[in-house]
Amino acid sequence: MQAHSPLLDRQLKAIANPQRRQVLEWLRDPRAHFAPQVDGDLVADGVCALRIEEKLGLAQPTTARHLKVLVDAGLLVPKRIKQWTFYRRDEAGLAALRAGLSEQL
Amino acid sequence: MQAHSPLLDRQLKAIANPQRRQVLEWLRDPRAHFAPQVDGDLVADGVCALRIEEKLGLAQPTTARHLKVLVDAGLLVPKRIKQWTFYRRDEAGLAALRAGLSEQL
DNA sequence: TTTGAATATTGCATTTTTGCGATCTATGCA
DNA sequence: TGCATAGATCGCAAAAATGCAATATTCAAA
Repeated sequence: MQAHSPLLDRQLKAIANPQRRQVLEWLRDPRAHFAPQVDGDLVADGVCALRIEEKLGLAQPTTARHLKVLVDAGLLVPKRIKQWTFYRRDEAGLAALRAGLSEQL
Repeated sequence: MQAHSPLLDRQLKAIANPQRRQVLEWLRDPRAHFAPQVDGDLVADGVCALRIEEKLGLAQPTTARHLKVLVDAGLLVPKRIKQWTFYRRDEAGLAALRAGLSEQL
C-alpha cells in the first residue's frame, strides 16, 4: 500500500482550484499573457503579483493567498526584486506532482 | 487561453481528497487488496461498497458519498448486482484526467 | 408479503476553503 | 525623514467539503 504523501496532498489541493490552475497555465508562457515588465524579466524572474492580480480579477489579499498556496505546494517560485514579488513556475515541483500522480493514480 | 473545463474541475476536486485517492489506488489491483467475492468478480465487476467502507474505516453514508463523487467525476464505474454495488476504475475517465492535466498544467 | 441486508439519501454539525476590507511591513524615492 | 507603492497578514463572513446518525429505498429470500 501507498504511504500518504503530505506534499502530493498539498499539490493536489493546490491545483483543485480553477483560478490557481489558471495562474499556472498563464505562467507556462508569460510573454503570451502579460505585457513586458521594467524591473524583472517575464520568463527568467517571473510575473509581478500585481499583474496576476488584475488578470485574475480578485482582490489583492485573495490573490496573495492563492499565490502562497501554490508556493507552499512547491508549484511556484517567488522572487523578490525591489518592492515587487515575481512568480514563475517551479518545474521541478510540477514534475514531482506528475510523478506522484502516475504512481498513485 | 484555456477554456474552463467543468469535467477536469470535478476530477481534480475528486482526487484532491486522500481517501478517495486511496480507493482509486486499491482498485488498481483489487485482488491484492480485497478478499474474493461470491457475487461479482473483483476485477471484471469491481469491489463491493461494503468492503471499501470497512477498509476505509468511515461510516457508510460517508463512504457512499465519496464513491458518488468519484462516479460523478467519471473516475469509477458502478455496477449493481442483486443488492450490492460494485465499483471499478473508469480507465477512460482516468486517461481523460491525465490528458487534461498535461494540457492545462 | 414480510423480513433482512446493502446501499442511497436527508439533515445536521464541524472543518476547510475562499472571498473581502483593514492593517502592517518592506522598499524606493523625494 | 517622510511618503507612496507593493505585498503580506489579520479578522471576519459566506460557501463548500466532510463526517455522522437517522431514514428511505432496493432487492432477495423466507
